[in-house]
Amino acid sequence: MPELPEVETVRRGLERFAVGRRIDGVEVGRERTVRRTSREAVIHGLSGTTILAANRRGKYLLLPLDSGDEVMIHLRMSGQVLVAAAGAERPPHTHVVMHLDDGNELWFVDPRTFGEVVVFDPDNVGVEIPDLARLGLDPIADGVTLAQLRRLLRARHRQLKPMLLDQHVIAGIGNIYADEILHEARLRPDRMSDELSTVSERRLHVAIHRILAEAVVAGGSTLRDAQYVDLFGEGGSYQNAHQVYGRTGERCRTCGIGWIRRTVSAQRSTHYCPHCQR
DNA sequence: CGATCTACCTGATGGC
DNA sequence: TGCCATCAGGTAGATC
Repeated sequence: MPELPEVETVRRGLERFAVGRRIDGVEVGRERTVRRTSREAVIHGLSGTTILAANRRGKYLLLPLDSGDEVMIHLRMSGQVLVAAAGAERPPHTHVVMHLDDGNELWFVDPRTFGEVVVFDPDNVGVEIPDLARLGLDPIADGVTLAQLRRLLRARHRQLKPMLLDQHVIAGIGNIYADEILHEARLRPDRMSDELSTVSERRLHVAIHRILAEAVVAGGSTLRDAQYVDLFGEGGSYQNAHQVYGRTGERCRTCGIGWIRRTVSAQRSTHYCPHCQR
């Protein structure tokens, strides 16, 4: 579920409510959540440490600790990070609990258990979390210049939609924002990356930054199932600004002429307006 | 190299 | 109401 804007919203919450806090105790319920290492490694790696910062690269949350290690949290499809007073009733599927020194708890909740929590040595990231080491540029955290985007587009012969979803090219874009970005850029999802005009390349560049920035301001997108919420259980509002995602069969809000079509690309539902996206 | 398919899980939703 | 099939924001790995 969560893509760059949602993870960024969680990051900002952690910056306010977790940075500077010492972790006095840790509980790990379901072992699958810590499968990259082990229950013991996560408990031992976190206990007694202080959280120094809250960073994000793509969809990865990265919390440096005063031990020199970092915590990596990936929400995947259904993960949530919540803050609550110690002793508050925990929702089902609360797999990791960190007891903070201010009387609050951080919960990692994840019904589908695709998400994960791991403590790792950042000097050894290439071995411990290879995908993180190979991540592409993050449009918000790193910035992506037009020249960089051009190089990425022209270096391969690939449909735009799967390319935007590829975290090794650009990090943080998922299925919702890929569709919204391509709509904003007025480009069909199946256009080839190395066959765009310079004007189209520029439109895509502007769209990537504009859509992600606006979604961050809105606190991300919370769909009907309310699976994405911030640290306090509050949803975002960017779903109200969606132009194509989830609007199959509706009249295009941009051109007022086309009808939003749904296709499948890279096994993911893809929404676009055949009239204004070319 | 790139596209496609499968798998990992649980819960919500819609059809009958 | 109940049951079953289908679908979901992510990603890795196998296969063609």
